[in-house]
Amino acid sequence: MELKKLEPVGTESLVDKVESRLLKYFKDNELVPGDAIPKEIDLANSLGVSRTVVREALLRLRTLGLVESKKRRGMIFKQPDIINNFARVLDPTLLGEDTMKQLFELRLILEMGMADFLFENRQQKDLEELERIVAEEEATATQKIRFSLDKEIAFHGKLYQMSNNVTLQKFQDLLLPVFNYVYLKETKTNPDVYHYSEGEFVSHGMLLDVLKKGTPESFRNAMRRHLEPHFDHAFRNGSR
Amino acid sequence: MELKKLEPVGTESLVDKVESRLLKYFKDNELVPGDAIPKEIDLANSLGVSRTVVREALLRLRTLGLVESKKRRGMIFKQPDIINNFARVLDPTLLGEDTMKQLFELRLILEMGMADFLFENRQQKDLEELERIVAEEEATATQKIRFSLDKEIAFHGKLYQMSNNVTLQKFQDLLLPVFNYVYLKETKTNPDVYHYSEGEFVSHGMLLDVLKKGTPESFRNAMRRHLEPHFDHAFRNGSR
DNA sequence: CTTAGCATTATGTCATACATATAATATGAG
DNA sequence: CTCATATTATATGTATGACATAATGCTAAG
Repeated sequence: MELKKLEPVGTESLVDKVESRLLKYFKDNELVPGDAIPKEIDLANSLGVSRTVVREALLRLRTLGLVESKKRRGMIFKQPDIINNFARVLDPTLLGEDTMKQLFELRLILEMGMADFLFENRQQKDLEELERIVAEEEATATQKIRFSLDKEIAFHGKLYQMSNNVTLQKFQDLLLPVFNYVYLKETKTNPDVYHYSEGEFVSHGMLLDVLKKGTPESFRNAMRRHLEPHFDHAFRNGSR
Repeated sequence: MELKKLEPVGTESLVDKVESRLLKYFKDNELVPGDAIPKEIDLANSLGVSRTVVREALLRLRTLGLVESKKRRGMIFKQPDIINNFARVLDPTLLGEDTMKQLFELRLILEMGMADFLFENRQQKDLEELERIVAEEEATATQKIRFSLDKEIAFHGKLYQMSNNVTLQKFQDLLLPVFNYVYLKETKTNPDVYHYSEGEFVSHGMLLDVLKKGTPESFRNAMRRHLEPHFDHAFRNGSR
């Protein structure tokens, strides 16, 4: 006799099931942001579980940013804000060293890769703002050898903004603490000023110049040199 | 008489507060993955709230991947898996068009930006595997003008893998559905074969060749041409 | 020493009651 | 009649207590 294959026993909890059902409900009904969701009691009744379970499932979805709850008004469907989920866990004191390192590498990748979008979207006022940032930086640069971290952030942050990609931009905002952390660690373990290969140093001012008059290709090359110390650091510590 | 500034009323819910307290607890005690967390009842007692509230707070942290719960064993601290949080919400049917578009742009940025890491980490066996993928692709390419989607995924996926950045790699895995979705939409709204500028078409085989013998710089240029249709599409539809 | 069974325990689920905030409606002043 | 204010209804937020369930560790039988 033919035995049926033993189906894996459903090990998922009630809350798990309810969560999937809710997600399916959202998709099937093609909810748009702002649409109301049945109230907890009704859901509990139709699903045949306690309100507790429904609540926990909804709470998960809320944590993921898929629903929003207001007293008396009930719950409404929301477009999940991908990025927001990271915010709470993206804490250098919570993340492992390796994850931090990889996120830092990700930043290098992003800045190298966004050249084309910068050239596509650059506006006169953006370039002017970069100009201001560079000017301020150079005015205060005499006392310190290493550029100050906040000017560094201002310049690169502006670049992300110019990419015109809100998701990317939020992502970068979120990653800032990681950068700071790795950056500080980097300067601490390696306190001596980095020595660029002769004649290869690229400042923010020079980057801006390329952004004005150059091409995506030349900008990438300039950016690569600008980021050289960080790349070297990433490579030196081995890529796992 | 000097009036004290009106302190902003704490609008956060009990669960919010408990969540922050727990996070603070984790950081202060420098928990490492695997460390046990006090049980719900104890937490409820020490914090002076009901078990319900503690549970909801813990549930949020669990949703974020910061803690894991096992029956009888209690809760343990976990290294948050950044990426995993995305998985549930990163569904083309749930995300808005604009977010999708931005994620697709993000892919272009990533592939343009990771050249240096590819050259730093490339291994003979990786190159051989790429070789195999390209060979298979060319063997089946005669019947179709457009390359098949799965070979496309295989090749580019392998590149991500070669970056040796697990976070990046998981990220790409997660974004795959988005790519598929946008890709299909792209070919549907614009069914005619894309016309590369004369003599500029770069195939996977050519990319591989550059990866073997070229430099990060030349690879970026080759990749830029390879991705040209996608870039054009991104630019054509305006960057918001 | 191994194994089967049992007791223990922390999370998972349920039921119920009450608190709280707010949308909707009713009320009153002008 | 219009606008501001008070009332009420309602859905979420919190509390409490009970029981279910599964995994752990102990115990006793083999």
